[in-house]
Amino acid sequence: MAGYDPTTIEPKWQSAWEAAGSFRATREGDKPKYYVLEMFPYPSGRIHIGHVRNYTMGDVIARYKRATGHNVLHPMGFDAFGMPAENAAMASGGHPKTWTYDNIDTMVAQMKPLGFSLDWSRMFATCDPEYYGQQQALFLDFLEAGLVYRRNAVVNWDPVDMTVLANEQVIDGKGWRSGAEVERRELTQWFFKITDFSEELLEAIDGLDDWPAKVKLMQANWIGKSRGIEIPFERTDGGDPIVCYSTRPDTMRGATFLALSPEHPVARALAEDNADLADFIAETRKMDTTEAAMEKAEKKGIDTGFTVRHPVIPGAEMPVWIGNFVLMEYGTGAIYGCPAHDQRDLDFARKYGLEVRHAFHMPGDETVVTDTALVPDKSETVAYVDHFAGIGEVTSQAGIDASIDWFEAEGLGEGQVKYRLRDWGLSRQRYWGCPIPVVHCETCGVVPEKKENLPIELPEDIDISIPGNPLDRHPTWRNCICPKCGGPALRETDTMDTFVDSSWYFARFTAPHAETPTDPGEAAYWMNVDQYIGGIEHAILHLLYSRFFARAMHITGHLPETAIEPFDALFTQGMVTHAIYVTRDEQDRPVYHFPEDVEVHESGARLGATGEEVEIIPSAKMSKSKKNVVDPVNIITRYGADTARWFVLSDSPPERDVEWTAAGAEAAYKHLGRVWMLCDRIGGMDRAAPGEGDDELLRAMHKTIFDVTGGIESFGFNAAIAKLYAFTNTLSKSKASYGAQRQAILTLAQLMSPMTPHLAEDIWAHQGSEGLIVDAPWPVADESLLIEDSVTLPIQINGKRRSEITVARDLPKEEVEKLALADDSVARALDGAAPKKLIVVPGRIVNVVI
RNA sequence: GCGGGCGUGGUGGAACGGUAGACACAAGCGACUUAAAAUCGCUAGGGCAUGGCCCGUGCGGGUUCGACUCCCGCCGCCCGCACCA
Repeated sequence: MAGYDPTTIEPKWQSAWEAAGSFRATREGDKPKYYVLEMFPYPSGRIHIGHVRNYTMGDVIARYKRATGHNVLHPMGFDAFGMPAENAAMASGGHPKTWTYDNIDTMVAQMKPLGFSLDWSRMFATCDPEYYGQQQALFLDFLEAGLVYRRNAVVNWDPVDMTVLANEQVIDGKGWRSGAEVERRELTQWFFKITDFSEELLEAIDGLDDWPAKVKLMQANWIGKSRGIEIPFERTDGGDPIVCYSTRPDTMRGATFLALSPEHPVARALAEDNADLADFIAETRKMDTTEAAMEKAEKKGIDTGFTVRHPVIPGAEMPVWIGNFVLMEYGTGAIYGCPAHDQRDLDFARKYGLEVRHAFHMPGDETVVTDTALVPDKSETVAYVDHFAGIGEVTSQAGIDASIDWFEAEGLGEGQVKYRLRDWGLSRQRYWGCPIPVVHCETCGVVPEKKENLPIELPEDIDISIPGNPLDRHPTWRNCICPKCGGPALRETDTMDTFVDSSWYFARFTAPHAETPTDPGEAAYWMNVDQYIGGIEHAILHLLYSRFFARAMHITGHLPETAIEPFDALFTQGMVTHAIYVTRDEQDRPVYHFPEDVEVHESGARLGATGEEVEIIPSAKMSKSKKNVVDPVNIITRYGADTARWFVLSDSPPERDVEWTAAGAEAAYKHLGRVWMLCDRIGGMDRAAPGEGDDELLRAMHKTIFDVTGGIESFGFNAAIAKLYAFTNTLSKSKASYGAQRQAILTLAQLMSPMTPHLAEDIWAHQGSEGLIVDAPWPVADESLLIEDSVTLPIQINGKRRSEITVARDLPKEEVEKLALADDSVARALDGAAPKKLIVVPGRIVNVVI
């Protein structure tokens, strides 16, 4: 036989699985179900090595669960709407649809050789009318249930591309594509009422036991619950009071001014007959809203000229300003400034010469205030006096709560719980997205489309060569009949945020061709996703939106109540990284080189062509511009899918980044070749020859079954693989009989089969086993063989290992003590004296304290 | 600023509070070979007075018979959030 040849065996076994329909998800028998899902990819053009790692992890789980007697659902699809398709079409003159579907074809063709146990019959792309039509049906149900509404909202508007931009698409205040200065513009937009679920989404995080703590924390922070108080400030000119929200009413005595958001109704009203104010407000509209820019942005304000009364200091008046740093979206859009206890307020006060007054004083002496620096938020040793509750620890949560109670009791304000979470604006002025299924009728207003008219399909004859939304300027697409009055009407031309598409695809996979968004029976059977796997970058938005959608879909009857938390367990995997090779040009600018152009030696790295020395930046995120990318297709061509799968799971824990190295991939390939040769050697053994060490080999085998099973169950793939290496080494050195070695190699193949399924099948067949390895039940460790008859006990002297003794497992403690004290090292250390203490942990360790 | 995580050989990393460095990469030595590659075997945390002893998981303390692991305080790196009142 020739050596290990993945190019032959991999297609062979993939065909065998396909012919047998091995991975079709069925509801057969009374097997428990298991739904494993990896976050579906965006069809960018080619698969990435990160996809390989993500899907390999899911595949290990899926194959393992299948072997342990589960009906497994393991589907794949494409998150296929989005801007890149439009940009590619604009750049190349093609059509977004063509570009997207061509990419999907390419990526499917690249994924299939990896041998994932996917049920390809369930595949869909979110840009399929069959899918987005059902999404439109969902939208209409949400609308009817009051989960969607329309209102004016301020958005990032690119005046050149004539579209709304997401915050991430605004760079240094300019549109990422057009380079135009982004404006803040008010548009009528559709919103999901996710804020109705703020408390529920927050509270339910506690129940997500199999989610990473980090993700749960990020979600909790994103929802951002805070307890505070709304306090009305009375205007001295008799106008309506201005309500401010504060989480720190204990600092009220230090309040010296009010600041309104430029979008605050009072500010707007004033701007109508005050040109300076109007200019100021217009100016802030142009302001960049990205984090980085906000941080740098100067705090600016303008005095409105009117004042309010201080609620707790009789006779005191406070000027009212408009400040560019006050957000309309949070609280009431109005704050009181307390410069003595807030850095931002202090900056503002200093800039405009506003008063700085302390809120707290020392006990018994009202004239001595604390240091003029800010009162620290952490507990100071000084006991400040709280004017409202009279307690010492002003800055403690108890102090804040007490002050809220005090304000309420005095009738000066009302306690409020606020959330940072805002409603989810879903309108996008883009072509390549799911059309929002409503029409605008002159007589009836905004009218939902009839369900029987769904899907509202995107027109294909569009002009995408000029900026703006092609749906808006399409000659006929907008024209339609009002579903209510039958008169002429116009379609909504906004499409949905692509996050909507990915917020329910997991439910659709349970019945991808149902004529309603879900099939209740299928959804009830397959939901929830038992194991969800994806990148940490989706820790907040995608997962939060999906949690909201599952709740909304329950309200509208599309998911059972048991599925309102759609993902039972979540695993966030690390990236695949690669070293960057860089040299410098004459101007000291970096020049990047592809890994294949660099020769890496012990002493350093040099360019193969010129011998020029190359700097190595290790473990960097793969990026085309840095030329440190590895194309999985090349890897598979060179080494086969099993090697790629084995390598991405080896060495690094799955939640951590793994660095792709050519040497590592080569080593994985060699190892699989060794296993294959081992199988070949065992196949050629003399079946009648007596062996030695059968018992030892089988004990090691059962230990390995136990360890690998535990490793897979706990996402310890790297540790499981290490155990498989160790067992392979044991087996290759074993002199056991043919029968024992055959049993060992078959078990090894089974244990490797989730990671390297093709090689495993080949070994299975080579050893003449019945059927396919994918249909073989997972091996079970014989617990009686896990316990050794004799154990080697380390002997510590004062907690440091000094010696060891091998004793029968059940040797009485007293006997162990005797043997330990008789040990050379112990005797030498004791030098005739008696030990102070002797600790014997049976089967574990002996510690002699001197 | 707020919140969270991580620091172990040349490298990736392993280790229910119980033999620190499993497994692998890179390295060295040896076998095979005319030779090289491949393959196989062996060595390998550091130090020293080397059949033995000392030190060692970022630093300093603590709990414990025993600490990479638990607690407290530092230092460094990484991530998330943030004009959120």
